[in-house]
Amino acid sequence: MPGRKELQFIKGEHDHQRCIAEAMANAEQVCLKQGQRFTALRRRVFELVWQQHKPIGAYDVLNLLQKGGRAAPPTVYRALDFLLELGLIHRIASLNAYVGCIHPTDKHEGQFLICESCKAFAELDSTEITRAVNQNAQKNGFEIHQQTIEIMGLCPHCQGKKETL
Amino acid sequence: MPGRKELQFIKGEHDHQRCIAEAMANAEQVCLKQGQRFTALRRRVFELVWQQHKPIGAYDVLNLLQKGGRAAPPTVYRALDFLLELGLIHRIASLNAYVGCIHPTDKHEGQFLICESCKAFAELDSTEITRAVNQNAQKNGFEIHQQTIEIMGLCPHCQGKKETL
DNA sequence: TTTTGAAACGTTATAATATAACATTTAATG
DNA sequence: CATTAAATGTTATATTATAACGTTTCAAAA
Repeated sequence: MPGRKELQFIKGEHDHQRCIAEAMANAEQVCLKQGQRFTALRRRVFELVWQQHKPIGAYDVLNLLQKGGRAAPPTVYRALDFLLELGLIHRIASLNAYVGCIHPTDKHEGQFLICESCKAFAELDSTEITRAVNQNAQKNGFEIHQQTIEIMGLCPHCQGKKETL
Repeated sequence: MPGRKELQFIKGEHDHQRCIAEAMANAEQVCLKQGQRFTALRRRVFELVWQQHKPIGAYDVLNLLQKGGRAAPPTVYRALDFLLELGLIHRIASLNAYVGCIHPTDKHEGQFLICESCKAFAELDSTEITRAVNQNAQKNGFEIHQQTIEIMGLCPHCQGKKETL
């Protein structure tokens, strides 16, 4: 997503169709590079996850998917697992939900700011946070394999709203 | 837990009974201070969560609880919610599990290193991590309410084991 | 081009985690 | 002791996720 790596909370104004199209094209490249098949189903699930720029639950994806025909949970979970594996989406453990990855060039794990009110999220890739975490792990002789960093609160927009109420 | 605030991965050798007893006494004080009742059930659940020094699932707590008589899920979840509310235990979102809090003096949210092999965990309270997170939130105009920081990997002990295999 | 084998997907059932709703008991307070 | 709010019991069910096995698809080898 060129021009979006810096940030952050997606504004309402952005060109959503183009945004998804770019993500899709990018995903295509990633799959190609990894020798993985970007099937119609995976494509569709990826699209549904990106659709809202919000964390979406597996069963919500399933419901959307079912509008185009029959589908059962394993279908969705398999597609989600595939996309997770390739780093094309992330799982938000504290919400049991999934989000599209904003910089899926190399496999990585996100750091997230998530708005409790509007559910908008920002995917960080903060060297400061990473360094601080690594430092502490090292101090404890701990070998990091995987990290879950999910910060909940209010995005700038919803802070404003709150004051209005 | 005096002498334990610094760290970290609990060694096998430590005096477990005393450790639990201290946690219990501490919890008692916290409840007293908050004007909350530390009932037999809450006490028992707290004890069960502390028992292993490992993240334990709600249904595992339930099973243990049932050895002393009937119990149903809401019983356990209510006790867990109470203990969470008072900051006496933490929930590990990425494991759907619960751990005893090591410094429950003031309400706070933990930062965890969790061993994928032996499930031992260390609860950090790193100013560096906190600062880095706050910094990034501020940069994005984000107001933090709650944070989930769970680092999975291998503890020192299990790294050793791995090399032996 | 056909064969074939692995990957992807479909389908059914069920496991694991969590909560809603309402009845009953307990225990602090007046 | 009576009252009442908090805690707990109980039943049912919602939500999230996976196991197991059968069928289809599709690319590469023959």
